[in-house]
Amino acid sequence: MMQLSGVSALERTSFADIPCSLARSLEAIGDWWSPLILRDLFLGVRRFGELVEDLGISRNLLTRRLVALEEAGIVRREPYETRPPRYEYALTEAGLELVPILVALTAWGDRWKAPRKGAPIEFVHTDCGHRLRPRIVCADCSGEISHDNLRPMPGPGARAARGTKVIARKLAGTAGL
Amino acid sequence: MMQLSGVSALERTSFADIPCSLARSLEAIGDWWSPLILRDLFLGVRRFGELVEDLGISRNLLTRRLVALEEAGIVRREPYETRPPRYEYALTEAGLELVPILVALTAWGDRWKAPRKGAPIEFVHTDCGHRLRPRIVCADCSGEISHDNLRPMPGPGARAARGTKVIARKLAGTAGL
DNA sequence: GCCTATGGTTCAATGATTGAACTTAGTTTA
DNA sequence: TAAACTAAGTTCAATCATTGAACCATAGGC
Repeated sequence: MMQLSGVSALERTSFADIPCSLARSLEAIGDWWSPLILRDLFLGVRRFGELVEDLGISRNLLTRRLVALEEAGIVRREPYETRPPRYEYALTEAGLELVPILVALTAWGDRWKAPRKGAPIEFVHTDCGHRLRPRIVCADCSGEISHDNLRPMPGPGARAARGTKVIARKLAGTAGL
Repeated sequence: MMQLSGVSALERTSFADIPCSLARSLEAIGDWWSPLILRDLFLGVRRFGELVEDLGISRNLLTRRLVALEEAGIVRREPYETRPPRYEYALTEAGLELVPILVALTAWGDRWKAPRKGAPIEFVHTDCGHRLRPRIVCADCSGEISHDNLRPMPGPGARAARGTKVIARKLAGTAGL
């Protein structure tokens, strides 16, 4: 049985020590290829060779990304055939919860980076049958969220470290707004 | 007056030729640092030196990212002082529309990559006063969007190219679902 | 004149990405 | 039973990007 070698998925500067959940999310999927890999897994492209063919990603890099995504709990490796032992990749629950975010980013691209010919892929919301136009709203009041109805505040885990040093100062100044 | 040099913000493999709006979004902000730069700009960290201090990013790399983000129409460079000519950076409308998406990604990190101590930064939805829990919903029916009520379909710009070669085949097979 | 502040640029060293060739294991075809 | 085929990786050299430190330029204050 073939084993993934112990490549340690080294990244450039790590964001792991930045006390910010965005930094931690990016630590997991913030690299150049991971979001497209997740898109493909969601769209049904699940085998190593299919991912290489679809994305044109280098095989060794795909191996490293898949290992990293698996270690991050976003992707699961499962056998689809035992006699010639073969594996394919699937999204875990954490990975599936990234799908709406990727879809929202796709909609942003439709709006601001659209090609002349129109969107290449569209989504239908099967609950209502409409072509999907995602909105990001508040779970409490259902109002749309935008840059100007959002106030950042230091949370329980706040501290002044790399990635929040200057922010901590700024938030301290506006916390009582 | 000091000018930004014409660095051409070369990236690794470009996603520009992939017919997918997600790929085009990632072409603009899919690198390692851009999302954190956008977060800082949103949170009020707007000067070159502040960004360097807050993020610990290399100065030359920050220059390149800011140039690329400006060229992508996500960031605007504006003078805040003329006599010693000094500039700061602000989000454009396109950049501001990324904020809810970054917030959603932050919430994902809170849920799946939370530190022991709790979230370092929280957001309050000022329209209702609650601590923000973002939801991604359908604009038509207001129902929540998830991986299992979404059906991908070939759009008007669909074609089989790098990044959609295999997907195009798969979608052709399920288009009539 | 010299020091400081701010916003960059330059450059050498290091680390990541690319692309092609190779390996492994089992299965089918001749 | 050997040769060819398939799928999933591994290995490696060349290239490209990132890092970190030192430098430069402009202007103001002392």
